[in-house]
Amino acid sequence: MDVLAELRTATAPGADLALVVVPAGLGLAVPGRRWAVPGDAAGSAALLARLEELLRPRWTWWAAAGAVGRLPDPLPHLARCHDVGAVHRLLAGGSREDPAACWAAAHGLPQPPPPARRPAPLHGTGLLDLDGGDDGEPVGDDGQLAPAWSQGRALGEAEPAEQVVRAARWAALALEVAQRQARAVAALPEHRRRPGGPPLGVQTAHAESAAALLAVELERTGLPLERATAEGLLERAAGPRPASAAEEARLRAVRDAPVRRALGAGEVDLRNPAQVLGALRGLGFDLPDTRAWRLEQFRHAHPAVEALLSWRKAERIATTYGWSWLDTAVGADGRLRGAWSASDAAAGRMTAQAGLHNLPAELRPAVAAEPGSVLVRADLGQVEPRVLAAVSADAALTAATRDDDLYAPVAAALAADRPTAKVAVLAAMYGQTSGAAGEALQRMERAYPTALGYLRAAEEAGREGRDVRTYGGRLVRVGAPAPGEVGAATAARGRFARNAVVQGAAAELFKAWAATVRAGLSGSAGRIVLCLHDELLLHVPAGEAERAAALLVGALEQTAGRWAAGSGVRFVADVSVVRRWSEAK
DNA sequence: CCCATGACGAG
DNA sequence: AGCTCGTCATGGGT
Repeated sequence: MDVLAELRTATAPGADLALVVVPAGLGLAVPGRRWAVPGDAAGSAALLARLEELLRPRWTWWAAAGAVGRLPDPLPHLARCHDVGAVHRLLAGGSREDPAACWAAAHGLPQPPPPARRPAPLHGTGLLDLDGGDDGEPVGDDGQLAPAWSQGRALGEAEPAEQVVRAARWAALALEVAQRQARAVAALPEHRRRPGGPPLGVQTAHAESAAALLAVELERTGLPLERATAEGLLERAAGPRPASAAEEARLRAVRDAPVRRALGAGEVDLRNPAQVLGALRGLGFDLPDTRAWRLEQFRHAHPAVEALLSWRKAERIATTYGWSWLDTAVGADGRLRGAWSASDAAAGRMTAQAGLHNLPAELRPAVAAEPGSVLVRADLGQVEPRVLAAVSADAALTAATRDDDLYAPVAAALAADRPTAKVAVLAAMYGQTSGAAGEALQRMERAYPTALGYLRAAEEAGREGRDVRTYGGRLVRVGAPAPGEVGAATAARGRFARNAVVQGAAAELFKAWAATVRAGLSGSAGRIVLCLHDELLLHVPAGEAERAAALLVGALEQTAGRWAAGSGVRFVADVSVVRRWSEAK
């Protein structure tokens, strides 16, 4: 094929190669050249696989979902990428990742208005001059991207031949932004001198990009779940599957009745917290709210409390993780699928919908490997305090990371027991001020002044409304104080920033680890099927279990060695090979 | 119909 | 009782 031959002479292996996929084919771009390649989805996927094999490029796209989301299964394994949207969010913070925002930031222009959540009604048919009368040019007189392009209409509404030509042009623009971003991440401040390897900001940009691609793959792959097992667990927790809406209402009334009686208020709506609060007051409980942790201490004081708490638990399963959840979120192939985001708006953790991140423990036995496969699970041990040691360069806390159980040396340093040490460490990272943590925090200050100083500096920035940057370079926007803001809001911003520098850095390490594991699985049938903040779950052929377990450990060693280079901080992972998720540890 | 609130599942 | 997320039900405002 012509394009292949031309690309081989036009670009070196490993170089940036911009990609835009449209229904009519794809657009490719390298500096100074671009190609429009007509073809169907299968042809486009085949070409990508071939290019990957020949060139191993750094695929560059506006967003992974838009670039490969339309390609048919199975997606070819693409090893390396630069995701303009993901890198923009790293550099600029916030949650915008639309092309117009990325373009403006890369060119030092003011942020354009966010795209309408619902596309504006179309007054014409396929016209490109709906917004501001542009003439089909992607860049307007003001230097901003034309809305018709940034919102996809310029590509989506063009005739096939024109569509691929525009795709190539669109790819060239992504490449230009990516190159500006690459300079920006290389110039991010390093927290301290780091021996060897690419700058940390560059590492983070690559890991964030890989995570964005992984998010697309996770969404396709899904989490293997045994429907029959899930149905059994659901039946036990929330009752039998209702045959109709009327039946559902009847079962609900049956569940409610004894709790209402116990509360001594036949009319109370259990789903209305204000009414529940009133009923509890009638029983002599004077409470500010009816949250479970608050009610817990009265569990044995009155049978109604116990009844309410267990009702709530069943109600949670029945509503959020009930039969309708099973029907909508679990496919005919027994895979639980939900949308994934590679980074949340706060500190950059991965998020997932459809219960993937908050599946109740009772339902987890249903998550099981398919016949012939196993689940290989790994979770990072005490990752946040270890991350704190690395990012703050606290020598004493770094020494504590050499222990498998970090809290043991911390307890020794604080002259406290292990539970107290754990509370003190968590309180420091979350900004807790009250309760039993107070005294222990004082000792933390003395034992780990550098780490605590790092946290205090972040908190101070947050209180003043100054943005903070994580160790890996992510800008965390704090937001200016509102005029006349009350002290509680200021304190909340301080706690947010204090926690964000730890939680955010941990998310960066986690994503870099996940990216390394993903790379190590290329060529295997094994897949990452779940990312859960500090935990990776792989689904692999049974014969590859040992290899996968070794990969998880080796990838952590390799990743941490780059990420925390020279810090001396040790990271640990607990790995187990199981049939069911619930069997791990 | 959108949004804030309370509540709770997970890390 | 300090951080983050997603989801559901309710009730008040359009």
